[in-house]
Amino acid sequence: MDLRRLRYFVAVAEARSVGKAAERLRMAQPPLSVQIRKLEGEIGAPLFRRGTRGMDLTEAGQALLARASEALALAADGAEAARAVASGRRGRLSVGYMFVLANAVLPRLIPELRRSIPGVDLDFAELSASTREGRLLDRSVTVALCMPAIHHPEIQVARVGAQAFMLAMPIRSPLARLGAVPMAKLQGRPLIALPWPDHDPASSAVAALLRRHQIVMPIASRVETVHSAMSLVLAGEGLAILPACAQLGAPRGIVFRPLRDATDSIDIAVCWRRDSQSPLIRTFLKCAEKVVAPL
Amino acid sequence: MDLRRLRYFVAVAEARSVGKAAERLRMAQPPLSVQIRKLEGEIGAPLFRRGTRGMDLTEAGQALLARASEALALAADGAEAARAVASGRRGRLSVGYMFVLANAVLPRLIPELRRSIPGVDLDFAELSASTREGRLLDRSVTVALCMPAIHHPEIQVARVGAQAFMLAMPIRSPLARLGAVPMAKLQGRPLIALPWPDHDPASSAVAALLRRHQIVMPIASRVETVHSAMSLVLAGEGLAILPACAQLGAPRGIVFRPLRDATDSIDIAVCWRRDSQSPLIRTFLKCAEKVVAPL
DNA sequence: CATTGGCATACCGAAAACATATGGGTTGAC
DNA sequence: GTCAACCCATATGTTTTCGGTATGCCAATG
Repeated sequence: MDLRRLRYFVAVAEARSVGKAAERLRMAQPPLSVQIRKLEGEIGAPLFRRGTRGMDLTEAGQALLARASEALALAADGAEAARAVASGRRGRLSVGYMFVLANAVLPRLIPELRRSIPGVDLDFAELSASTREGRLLDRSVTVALCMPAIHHPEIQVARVGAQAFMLAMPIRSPLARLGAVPMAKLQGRPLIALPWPDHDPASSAVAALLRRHQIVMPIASRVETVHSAMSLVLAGEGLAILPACAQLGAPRGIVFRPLRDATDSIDIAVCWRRDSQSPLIRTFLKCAEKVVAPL
Repeated sequence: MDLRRLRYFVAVAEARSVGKAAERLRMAQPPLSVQIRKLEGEIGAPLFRRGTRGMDLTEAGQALLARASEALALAADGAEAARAVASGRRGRLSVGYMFVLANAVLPRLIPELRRSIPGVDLDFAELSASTREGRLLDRSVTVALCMPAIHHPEIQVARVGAQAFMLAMPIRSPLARLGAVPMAKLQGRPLIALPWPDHDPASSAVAALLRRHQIVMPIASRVETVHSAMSLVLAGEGLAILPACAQLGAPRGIVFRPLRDATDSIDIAVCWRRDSQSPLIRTFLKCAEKVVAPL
């Protein structure tokens, strides 16, 4: 059962004539006649009544015609759908994001994405520091909006922006009265640290920042997320040095202050599998750059 | 876009491996690999990710897979449907019938047909003496249940039964008191004749019957249908010689009596286009024979 | 470093399809 | 009634495509 035969069959059925159909198919009449007879042989029954004025579908032919044209349309549609997905006009894009960025980025990123790739279904998944690599590698997310960037040989990274470090403290803290906190004021105060491993730029950036100013802050706790850090800060366990965007998700009672003399920042990055050839990644990257730049 | 390629594609997608799929398709691995690449060339995008452990669908491939398997199923279903129609397991049968036979035959014929060919849609159309040939020739009915049979070179006829002629008269007629009416009693009485042409066996049968008994009945009226004949008989315009089955549709006030010494009858026939190759005709004929025989 | 497993490529023989030429049957015109 | 026109079917040669065998390439594995 060949699709070409079905195409020929439909053409002959519509033209009600082998000759006319052959003309429309840009081929000679005899081979078309042969193909029709082969199809009839395959089916095991005549599909046309041959008259002196052309061909006319039998009942069996009518039964076949309906499904044959549907099958043709489906095949064409399948090819078109595959092309559309390959070109990025349609498809699905799984976006992973770290929760620190959710409040600052998603409200502007999502409308931008919907405008850029209206035919694409989007779905979003929150990533944690410990799962984000795995989710990219097993392709359960296609792109990840990360802070800080992922370092992995299989994963490609594009920096789309950065956030300055700020000091998070309880509103009742004496430091909160200052417009900007001098680094020297941090000396000896307990620090709520994030669990990012030492080779990771975020943790090393905070560590380097302190080291550069010759500040020592004892680590009061190590927590999993920026939100936990803020909870402990609110509880008076210590201070935290966090990216500025964390302010947007901060609970009441926490205030952020810039660190005077500290221009250090942490990158916002888009990450994806190096071997992923989805054209949506480039579009996503453009959107992310556009949306993150003003921050 | 060839259906074979789609079949191969689906096989590879399901087996997630060219080698396994080739085995299942009873062919060698290299040509299958070539076909897949040709399909990818046709689509213009890779459909599989080639890993060291086999093949894995890309998004584009997934988009194609859904429609490709549907298209395959539709094509197979189309072929099957055509075969089913050709073999008479499914399809449509348009049955024409003349109204004289409706009361006597249809109530038993229709259930019999539905039992014999449950997958076939039936539709029924009443035929008149003047349209029945045309309806068969233009295929708007496939078979016709006729009385009398049709004579036409393109139309094939199978006799399935016969009905004796009876005399139809008003219940108040003096003849109605007889159990059977001797032919001699008809001499000179007015006859309500049907318009069947002279070469037609029905009319000629009545004419021959009268001629054989040397009876002359002046023609009071010529009417189109058996029912009209009975109306005129009821109105006292004359007598009618009608097939026995017409009794079932006779209005109150009409009685039928057998004609003594007259064994003449008129055929009940199934008629169809000689070139119609529908297998349903044979089944229909069997049903009609079975149902008409006891009459 | 060799071996294994899996896909891709090269080449050849076989099968299928297409084009040209032609036959046969029916319709319609003169 | 004959002839021309029309349309589908058949026959034959050429070209395209497909499938099989042999082999190469690459990565993972031990």
